[in-house]
Amino acid sequence: MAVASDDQRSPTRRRILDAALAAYGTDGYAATSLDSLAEQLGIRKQTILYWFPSKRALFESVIDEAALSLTTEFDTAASSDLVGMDQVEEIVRRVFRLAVRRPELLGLVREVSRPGSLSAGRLGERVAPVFARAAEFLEREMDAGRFRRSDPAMLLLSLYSTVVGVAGELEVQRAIGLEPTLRVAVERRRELVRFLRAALVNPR
Amino acid sequence: MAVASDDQRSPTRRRILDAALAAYGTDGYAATSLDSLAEQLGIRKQTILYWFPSKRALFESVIDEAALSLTTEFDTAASSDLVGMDQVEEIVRRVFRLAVRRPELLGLVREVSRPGSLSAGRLGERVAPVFARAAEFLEREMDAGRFRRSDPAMLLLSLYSTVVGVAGELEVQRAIGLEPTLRVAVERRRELVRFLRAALVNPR
DNA sequence: TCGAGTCTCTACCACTTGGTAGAGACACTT
DNA sequence: AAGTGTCTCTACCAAGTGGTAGAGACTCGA
Repeated sequence: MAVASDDQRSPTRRRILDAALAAYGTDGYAATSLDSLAEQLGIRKQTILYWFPSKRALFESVIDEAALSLTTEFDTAASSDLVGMDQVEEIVRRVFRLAVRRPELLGLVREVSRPGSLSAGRLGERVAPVFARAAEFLEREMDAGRFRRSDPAMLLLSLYSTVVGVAGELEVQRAIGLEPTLRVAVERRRELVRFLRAALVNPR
Repeated sequence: MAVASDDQRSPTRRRILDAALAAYGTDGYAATSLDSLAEQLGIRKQTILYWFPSKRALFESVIDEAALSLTTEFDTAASSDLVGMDQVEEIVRRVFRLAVRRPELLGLVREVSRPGSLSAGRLGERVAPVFARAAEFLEREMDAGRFRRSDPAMLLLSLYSTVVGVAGELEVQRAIGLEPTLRVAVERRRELVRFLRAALVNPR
């Protein structure tokens, strides 16, 4: 078996992972050098290479870490007994909270889900079960007559794109003329939920 | 005055711009070196630096070029006299065509609209007028009672995210379990339009 | 034929990159 | 006191980075 709790292996290791997640999530993998990472942490690059055999290996560890964060975040949301738009709202709330509190995490998702990315698919593989459960949820809601019937996978893709985009596309928001203030963010979330309700809910 | 038609300055210059757009759009700015770009074109790096004073300047020229492509693409779509969902469908069709025929272009948009990107905002500034006209369109439709009333800017953000995401998020599609075939792409577009209709159109 | 641009080349540079080799410091057992 | 891992360090390297200097080849009008 592997190491029981990855976290407790070393505080230095943890700090490296956190800093790398932040850097890869905001500047991207290629633009982040091991030297800059080390300097920012007040350690030597060779210390990083002691804990991770290569830059690439560090990247993959970061991805695995992020995948764990994301899956636990949304698994606990899904394990609540909410149904219909209440469940959707709960998810939206969590994505927005993530966008505010851990923007690097959504940044990493963006970096990794770019076609042609190194380690493309690694995050996807790990997150796929969450998507599968989400699709099942949509299908259940359709069977119950609460949601309009359509292809669950494609509907999920639309929902994912809309929610993640509205939560995270800061530059686009600026180009459209929306200020990036907290107040506007709340408005944005409310508007988004209304949008989703119209798109999803079966008219009586 | 500046040069009348940028295109005709030199075939070499054009080739460099095209190759750079493709490379920056798929691999990203940082991951693309002038040397690799030159090798791929069968020329020397110094030839690139003759036409563009620096790598950064080349990037900005590429952005301006892309902005021109995008604005003309959507301005001609908007200048048609279509209204309501017909207009929306026309736009969706164009985005999907772009995703198939010039994926690097959407890739560049993605690269540039990432928070913390170099030259962040440059593309945004150039595309902002298109967004403004789109928001006006939405407002007109609301006034005419065809579209559900809501904040046009926020609605536009939702629409942008949904359309661009569904058209371009290949890795996410894979994680969800959608094959990236042409047939499925057509299905995806049809499903997307249904989704948007439900979200937008005012119930009678 | 003679410049004068235009265009691409060779040669080179200082700097940064990811990665290797190996020593020293430290805690903990024996 | 001696050894044994664990952890971080200094020193170094080959390859690649963006960029400069300047020469040579080409076309074209005078």
